[in-house]
Amino acid sequence: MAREHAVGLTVRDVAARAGVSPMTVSRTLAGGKNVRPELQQRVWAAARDLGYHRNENARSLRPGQPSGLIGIAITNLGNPYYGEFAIGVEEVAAQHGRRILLGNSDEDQARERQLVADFVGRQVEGLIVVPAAGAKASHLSRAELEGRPLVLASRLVDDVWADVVVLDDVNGAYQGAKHLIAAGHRRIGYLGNVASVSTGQRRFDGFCRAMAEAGLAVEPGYVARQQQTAASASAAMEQLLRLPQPPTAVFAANNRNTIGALTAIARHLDGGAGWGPSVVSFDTFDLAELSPVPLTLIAHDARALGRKAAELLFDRADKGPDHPPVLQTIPVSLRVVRPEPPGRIEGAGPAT
Amino acid sequence: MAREHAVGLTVRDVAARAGVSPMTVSRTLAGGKNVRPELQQRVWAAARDLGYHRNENARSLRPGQPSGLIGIAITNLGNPYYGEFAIGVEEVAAQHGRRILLGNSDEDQARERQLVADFVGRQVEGLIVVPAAGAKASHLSRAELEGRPLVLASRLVDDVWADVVVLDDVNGAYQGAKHLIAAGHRRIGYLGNVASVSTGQRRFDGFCRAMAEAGLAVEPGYVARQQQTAASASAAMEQLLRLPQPPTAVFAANNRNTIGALTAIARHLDGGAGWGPSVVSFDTFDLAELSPVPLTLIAHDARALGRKAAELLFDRADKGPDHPPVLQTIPVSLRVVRPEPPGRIEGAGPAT
DNA sequence: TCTTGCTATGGTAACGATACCAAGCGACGA
DNA sequence: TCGTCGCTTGGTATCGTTACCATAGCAAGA
Repeated sequence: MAREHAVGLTVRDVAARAGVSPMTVSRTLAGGKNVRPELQQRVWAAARDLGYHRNENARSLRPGQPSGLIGIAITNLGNPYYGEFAIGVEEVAAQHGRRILLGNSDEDQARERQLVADFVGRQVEGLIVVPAAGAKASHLSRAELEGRPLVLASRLVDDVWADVVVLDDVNGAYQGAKHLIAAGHRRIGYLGNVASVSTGQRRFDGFCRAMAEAGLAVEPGYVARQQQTAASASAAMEQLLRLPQPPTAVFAANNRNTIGALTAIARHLDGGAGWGPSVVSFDTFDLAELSPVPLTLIAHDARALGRKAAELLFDRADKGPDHPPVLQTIPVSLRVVRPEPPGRIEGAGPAT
Repeated sequence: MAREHAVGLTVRDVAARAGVSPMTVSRTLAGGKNVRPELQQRVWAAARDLGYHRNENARSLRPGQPSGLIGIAITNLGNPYYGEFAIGVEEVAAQHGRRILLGNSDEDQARERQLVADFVGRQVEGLIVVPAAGAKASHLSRAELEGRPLVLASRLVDDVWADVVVLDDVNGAYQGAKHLIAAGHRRIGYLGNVASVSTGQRRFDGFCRAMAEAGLAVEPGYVARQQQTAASASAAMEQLLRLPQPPTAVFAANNRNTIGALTAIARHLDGGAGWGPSVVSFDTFDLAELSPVPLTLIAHDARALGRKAAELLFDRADKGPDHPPVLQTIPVSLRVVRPEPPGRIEGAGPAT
C-alpha cells in the first residue's frame, strides 16, 4: 500500500522495490563494494523513484559512526565579521563532508552553555566557539564536551584545554597606534569593547604599549571601553568631540566602534565643524572609502579565521586528544584608506 | 570498568549509578511524571556527576519524535542582510526549542540541491530556503522534501508549493523611483541583480512602472542588471559616469550595488568632479550617513523577515500540509538620509 | 575430485532512547 | 477480607542503519 506521506522511507522500502535485501541497498549506497553492477543499478533506480534519503541520524547511532556535524557558537551573527567567519568554517566543513549546526549566543554565557550542551547531545564531531563576554572554562571542559575537540576562535579563555585561533590583536593595535603617533598625533582617543572579551583587552594592551614607547600618557578621559554596539560607540565619540581639547585622532578597536565613531564625526562635520579627528580602525568594513577624515584600517581576513578554525578542528581529530593545544595567530596588516594630509595636526585642530 | 573517554555515556550508565532502571532515568529527564521525587534527585545527581547528555539523534529515531532541527539554506552568509535574516530565524527557532542547521549555497543550484537533500536526511522538521539564482522547483518538491514544510524567503520560485515571505519589492522600488522623479530627475540609471533572482525582476518591474507613469523611457544604456558583487557594481557605475550624458541619479536595487555605486561615486568626486548623481538604495547598510551625494534608502528589517519565515514554518506545522500556501509581504519604507538640495539637477549636472 | 579462496548476498544483532505492557504496592470502599 | 484503582517501577520491543557472521556459488589449484 502506498504511504500517505512520503515521510519515513527506509532501506526496507527501497530493498522491496529493487527486489533485494536491505543489506544490498546499504552496501550500494555506501559505495557499492561487493555488489553486482546490475543490482546496484536496480537499487539506485528504486531509491530515486521513491525519493529515498538515508536517515543520517540513525546512521550515526551506530558506534564509531561520525555524525557529520560541527557545532558553531557565535556571539553575534549580525556582525558581518562573524558572517564571514561562519562562511570560512562552512567552506572547510563542506570540503570534509560535514554540516554546520549554528547557534547565536548573543554574548550571553547562559545561552552559550545551553548551545554547547545541545551540540554535545546532537553528537557533533567538534565545536567551534567564539566565547561570549566573560565566558568561563567550566562549560567548555573536556568532560563537559565528552572528549570532543574544541576550537576557540577570535577570543581567548583562560584555563580551557583547546586549540585557539586569534587575530594578531596586540601587534595590530600596536602598529595602528604607532601609525597615528608617527603622523604626529599626541592626543589620541580610544574606543573599544569590554575588557572581559580577550580582544578588548589585547587590543588595548597593544595600544598602550605604543603610547608608552612614545612617552605618551593614556589619559582616562580619552578612553571609552564599554561599547558593544555602533550606537553606543557613536555616543562615546560625541563625548570625546565635546571635550575642551578633543583628541586629534581616535583608535577604534573594532568595526562597531569605528562605524559609530565615523557616524558621529560625520554629524560633527555636517554641523559646521571644519575639522574632525583621524581614525584608525581594527577590522575592515564596507564603504571605508567614504570616510570624511584620514582613515587607516587594521585589516584581516575573517573568512581565513573561520577556515583556520575548521582546519585546527580536523587536525585535532587526526592527531588525537593528547597532543598539546595549538595557538594559531592570523596576521593583520595596516591599510591606509585616506592618508593624513601634511601639516594637518598642528594647524587644523581646535583650540590647542 | 571505567571508560577511557567520556564518549558514549548512556541512560544505562546513569541508571546504574543512580541504582534505578533506564526507564526511570528516561522518565525523570523527560519531566519526572510518575517518578518518586527521591529517585528523581538521585537520577539528576548521577546525570550531573557523570556529565551525561541525552543522545538527541537516538531520541529522534523513534517514529513521531521530532528531531528539533530546522534547515536553512542561504545564498551568501557574508552579506550582513542574510546574517540578520539568520538571526531572526534562530531567535524564533530557539523560542520553540529548535536548532539551526545552516548551509551556504553560494548562489549555486547544485549546492542548494545537495543541502536540501542532506537536511532531509538529517530529519529536519522544516526548511527555510533563500533560493539560489535560477533555482528550479524540482528539488523543492513536496516529494523530495518527504512532506516537510518549506518556507521560501526573500525570493520567489515558480510552481513550488510552499509558504513564502518576501519584501514588498515592487512597491518599494516603485516608491524609490517615484522619489527620484519627484525630485526632478529625468535621466535615471539602474543598477541591479540578475533577473533570474525574483528580487532582481520584481524591483526592476517597480522601477519601470514609476518611470512609465512619469512618461520616462527606461534607456538600455542606463541599465545594468548583472552585478552580484560590490566590485562589479562599482565597475558598472563607473561606466555610467563616463557616459557623455551620465544619469543625474541612480537606483541601486540592493546593498551590494549601492556600496559599489557609492564607492565609484566617491572616487569620481575625489578625482575632481564637483558633482555626483543622487542615489536611491534598496536595502540599508552601515555608514549610509557618509554618503557624499543625496541618498534615500528603501529600508526594511531583515531580522523581521527571518522571524516571519520561522513563524510561517511553525504555523504550517500546526495547520498541516493541506491548507493553501501563504504569501506574506514584509513592508518597506523610504528613509531620506541626505536630502536633495533645491535646484541641484538643472544647474549642477554636467553637459545637458 | 576435493580443497581452498574469493565474491556476492542475506540474516541477525546492536547502537540509545522510550512507548507500551506487566507487575508490584499501598489505599480504599464494599 | 477481598477486589479494584492509581501510582510507581521495570522488562521488552522498536525506530533505521550497518558490522558481523553465515552461506552459497564459482574458479583455480593440488
